[in-house]
Amino acid sequence: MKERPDVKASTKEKILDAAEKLFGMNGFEATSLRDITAAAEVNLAAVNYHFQSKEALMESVISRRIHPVNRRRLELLDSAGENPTVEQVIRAFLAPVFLEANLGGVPSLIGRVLADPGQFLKKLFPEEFAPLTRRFAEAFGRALPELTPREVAWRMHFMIGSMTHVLLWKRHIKEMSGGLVDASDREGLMAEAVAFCAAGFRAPVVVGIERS
Amino acid sequence: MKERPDVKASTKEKILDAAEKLFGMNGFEATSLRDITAAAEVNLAAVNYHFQSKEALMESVISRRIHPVNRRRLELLDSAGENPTVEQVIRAFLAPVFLEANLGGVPSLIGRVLADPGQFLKKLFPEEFAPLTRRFAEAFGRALPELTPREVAWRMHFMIGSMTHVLLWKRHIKEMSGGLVDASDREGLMAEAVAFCAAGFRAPVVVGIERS
DNA sequence: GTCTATAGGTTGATAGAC
DNA sequence: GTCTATCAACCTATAGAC
Repeated sequence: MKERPDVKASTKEKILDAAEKLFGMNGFEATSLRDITAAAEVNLAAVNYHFQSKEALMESVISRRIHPVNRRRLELLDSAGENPTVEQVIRAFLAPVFLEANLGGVPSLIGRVLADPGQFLKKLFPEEFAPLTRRFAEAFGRALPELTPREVAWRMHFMIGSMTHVLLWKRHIKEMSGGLVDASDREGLMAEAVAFCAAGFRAPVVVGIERS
Repeated sequence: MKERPDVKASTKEKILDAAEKLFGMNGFEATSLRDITAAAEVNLAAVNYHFQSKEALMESVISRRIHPVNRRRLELLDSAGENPTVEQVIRAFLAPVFLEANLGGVPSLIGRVLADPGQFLKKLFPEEFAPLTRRFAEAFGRALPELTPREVAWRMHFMIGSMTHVLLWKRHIKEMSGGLVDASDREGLMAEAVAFCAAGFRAPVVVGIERS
């Protein structure tokens, strides 16, 4: 059932895999090193041998996965040509997390990290997300010249929020909606998310305060 | 600086206020009862006298705030008449969290709770959110008859995600966007969120898998 | 109702044998 | 590199004096 690419994974990899799964499921604070080493079937002290601390382990877990995702996003953005449509930009951003298969337990972990503006993102944001955000903001601005940079920024936040929420609730959405919505239907989810966000980005410029 | 409505708050209220602030800032697991009692300037044992446990305290903190918010949402929805527009339904859902002033440290707490499908929501969802969701889904379906219930459910998820993300990142959005975006401009945020979500809800029905 | 004192358990991290 | 054994610090929760 579980994807286990190597028959014999190294201790370090076993720890990373177990930590990824448990951090994603229960969060950082609620997961003890003993939980991790038990799941990885390695010794407790191995964590402090291969990594320095629990925090350093968390950083390793994240950066192992975040970087390929963001690189893939830029790849897809580049492959859409010089003047991509809004849909193409959104697809480039969402596809690596919604469609790509080899992500393991990362989706819920990414969602959890993005949902928790704690210490980790303070470190991770400048080096990993800031350049990505700039690049995509530029692409959105080019596709929708009538939007101000401020509005592009707002709408990117809304798009990221939509994505994050789905990642976090993936396993619960189906029962919550009474079977109506199934997040494991990746293509369906992707199509719905792109439709919603593209229409949102194309919404008329907000000029003042609306009143109901 | 801080809003302190009562000159002399009861010990129980002081605990609730401090817990609300700290749980919202740092999360449940990362906040100890000692942190809370220190901030509230009460004795450690008072927590276990007024509440039974840390978890029961968390539940009290949440239910004290969630219920008025959801009741206000339904009030606003009712006051929009029998056939509200999409914008009016969205406003009814978002205004209590984005616009209303007397929420204290709750926004980040609500965001955190919604972002963490943990034990609390398993208990809170059936009695507090399920009826609300049904009511709003019905209103959206009435305003947009061409959407299937499945699509209404998806788009509500995207809307809730947009809202949650803003709540969680409220304090960080400004510096992250280089001063471009200011979440403390409530009316501006509200207008942008309503515009984005309304357009998203009005997006054409997704019939199949789009291809770039 | 509020305090002190402490029980009873878990945590992250490390020392040192192999 | 991997193990056992353990430390010091922290936690929640409670008992019992006032």
